[in-house]
Amino acid sequence: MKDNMTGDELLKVLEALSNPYRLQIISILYQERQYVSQLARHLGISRPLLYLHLQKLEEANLLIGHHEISKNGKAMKFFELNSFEIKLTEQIIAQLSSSLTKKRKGD
Amino acid sequence: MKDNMTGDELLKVLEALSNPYRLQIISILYQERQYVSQLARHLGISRPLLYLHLQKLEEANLLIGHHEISKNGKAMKFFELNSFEIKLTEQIIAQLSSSLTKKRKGD
DNA sequence: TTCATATGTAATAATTTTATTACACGTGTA
DNA sequence: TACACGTGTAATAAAATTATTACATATGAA
Repeated sequence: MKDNMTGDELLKVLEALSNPYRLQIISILYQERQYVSQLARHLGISRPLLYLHLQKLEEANLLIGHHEISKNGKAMKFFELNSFEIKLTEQIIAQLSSSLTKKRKGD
Repeated sequence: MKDNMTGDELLKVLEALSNPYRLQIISILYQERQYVSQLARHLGISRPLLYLHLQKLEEANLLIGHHEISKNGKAMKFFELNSFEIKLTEQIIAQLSSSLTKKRKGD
């Protein structure tokens, strides 16, 4: 993960990570890439809900999905993790928060 | 910040940090401690709303508040930052997610 | 006494996030 | 053809988070 992030990007990542299912998704995909239905069964949630969570993680650039055609001709959507390393300290947050554009009175 | 966190504790911190006002609060308190009304003016938000945000940050152990009596006799509640350093990688999340107790079907 | 400035919280409203239900479509196999 | 198993999404409901309004209390200074 890039080291010079904006405040908005950091916030997006933090939002993406602030949900137990999404942490679990990362944990599962850390072990092996999976396709959507498989992952939904694994987590015990519906596909529509899983899509929502995957979308947030993907938008934060924490994972990436792509289609593949299986041997038996089925279209499968696989997701896999992007590698990342983010350090959170009060100082880093103080620096990045100057580039936050969201939800401020004056905007 | 302690280095051996549980999944639930990590999640609490991530939830606390996933809001632009709360990142701003950290940024302001990184520069100097402030009392509640002062901080509210600084952010341009109401005290009740600020209390809500402060509470989430305090529950995640990112800051701490205490009362002081000013020279002119007013009771002031000051908040100051706790120092923290949290590293987020896919591996760390994978490890901690096993100790997540929230929102899982079987609970 | 009245004003300005603190703290604190209860009740409610608005908004966003999370979750469910019900579809549509496609392919290989029995 | 019917079934099992994939993808994808629209519409809606439920729940949680965020925000506002309206109070109550206290102190010092004008």
